Amino acid sequence: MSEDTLWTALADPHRRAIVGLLLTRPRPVGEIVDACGLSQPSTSKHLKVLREAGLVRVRQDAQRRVYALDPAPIAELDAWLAPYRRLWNRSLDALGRRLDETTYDPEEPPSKPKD
Amino acid sequence: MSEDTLWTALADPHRRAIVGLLLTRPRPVGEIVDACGLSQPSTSKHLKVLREAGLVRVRQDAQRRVYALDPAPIAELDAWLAPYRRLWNRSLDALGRRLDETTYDPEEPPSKPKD
DNA sequence: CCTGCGTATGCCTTGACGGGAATATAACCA
DNA sequence: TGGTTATATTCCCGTCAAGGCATACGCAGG
Repeated sequence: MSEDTLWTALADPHRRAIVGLLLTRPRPVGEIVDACGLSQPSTSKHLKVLREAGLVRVRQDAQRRVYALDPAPIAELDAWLAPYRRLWNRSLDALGRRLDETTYDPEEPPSKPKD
Repeated sequence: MSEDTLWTALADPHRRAIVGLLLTRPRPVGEIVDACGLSQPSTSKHLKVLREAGLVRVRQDAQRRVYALDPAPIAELDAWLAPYRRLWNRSLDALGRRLDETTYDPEEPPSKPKD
């Protein structure tokens, strides 16, 4: 799984919306279609991209296919982000803020990552 | 600055490379051109995208333009990542004992594009 | 079997993106 | 002023991705 595949998968706002949907719970395709307002084929294609990026897995339930989030690739993003996060914390520090630098804990309520 | 602009900017590997270069220190355009092996116009265009995404700032030094990383948008990414990171940490915890790959897509041909 | 439902795939068009070459702009210097 | 360096912008083209439509595939029930 190239890092590029992961970035490309997440570059699309519809796909980020899908990923955000799956953050709540696994969902069958039909539900995702309704939620993101695309046609079913388009949605299926986006799901394929997400699958190939390793971001989602599929479980077959009769005729339905239930997609669930796979959190592993997120770790990759997190690792990529790490050096920048240090820089970011430093500049916040330079601005006189008081932030716990040892553990990132943005106490954001899980607001819907919908774009 | 839409979140989409940020993702689009980072979706390109060359731009991620530029951002990685600037992580070390600010650099003039010529240095970036040499480092990423692109033509000067292409590099300038990538820098423009990064600029419009707020990822870099420019300081003018005589004829040169020195680009520096702006860590602020990274915080945005970090915030987006937060809910997923929590999920990831949870599953790491759950996997601490037994890791079993559940049903994955079995009819996926191994045709992976190169990195 | 055949049929209906849910999902995936192929084909086609359109629009955006990336690259190079040429050119424009800006700053410095003589 | 004119020339040189450093960077930005324009034009053109090839490629690729996204979307819709039609269709094919897989699964369950009669």
